Amino acid sequence: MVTIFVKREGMTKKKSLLTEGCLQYIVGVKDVQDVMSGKWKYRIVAALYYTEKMRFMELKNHISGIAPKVLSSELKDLEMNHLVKRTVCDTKPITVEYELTELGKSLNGIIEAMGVWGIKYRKSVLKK
Amino acid sequence: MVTIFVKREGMTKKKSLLTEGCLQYIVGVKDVQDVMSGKWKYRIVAALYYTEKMRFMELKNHISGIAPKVLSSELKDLEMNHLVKRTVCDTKPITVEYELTELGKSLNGIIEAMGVWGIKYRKSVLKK
DNA sequence: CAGAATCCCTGGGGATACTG
DNA sequence: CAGTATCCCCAGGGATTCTG
Repeated sequence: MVTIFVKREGMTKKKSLLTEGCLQYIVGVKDVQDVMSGKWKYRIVAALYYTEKMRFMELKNHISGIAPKVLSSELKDLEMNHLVKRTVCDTKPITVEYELTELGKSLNGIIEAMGVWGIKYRKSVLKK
Repeated sequence: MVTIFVKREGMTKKKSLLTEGCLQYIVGVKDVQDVMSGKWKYRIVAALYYTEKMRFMELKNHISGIAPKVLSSELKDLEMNHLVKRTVCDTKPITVEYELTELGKSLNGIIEAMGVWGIKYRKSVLKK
């Protein structure tokens, strides 16, 4: 933890700061929170991670409870941030496939960390 | 069967936890999302992780932008789920110290994973 | 099938002021 | 200092219907 001085409202004040490393992490964490915002994105990414590739309806059926509007919107976000790739197949009635990009797949580390912690958390809370 | 506390539908509810077979992992992710819900909890936990112990105002000044009401509420959630320990010190004007429990500290793995990914993500997106 | 269009609603937060 | 108490607002989602 460090202290720096900031000028604000005409006077110089002390301000404590967390260390560089910590700050970087916090920015990174914030990015993840932004990119994975909302209620469904982790489940979408996890579903795609385990199935490689899915169509809109498959995805919708896989993620119980999600409304089409919401799924569509979440997928757009993910696509916009290069985590998901969308492919339109030129079939009779059109078909669209969604899959993770390499970047999207790399989220696995986070998801795994969360999964592992969650399991330990349950056990820990169980003891009380 | 255990219970944790989740904010959902506007009120804090008990949530039952059951041990399951293979989807534990996804369930774990959901638990983390529940327990770390909202806009500020990761930053609070990160701040406490790097400073060991802080008083309410210190914490508030460290986390720029957070309103006291919100900080208070977030801390209550964290305390309720055994991630943060609150200690009232019997000083002249009372003083309260917040620190992570062992369980809270164990979140470090997740935070680090997110931090690392976030940093890589920036670099990756920057190239495009 | 893959979404877009609508309508609606609530609850998470922000800002500010107050209290023991 | 360490929080409550109020008031307010809007964007994230839900449910449903429509379209190319």
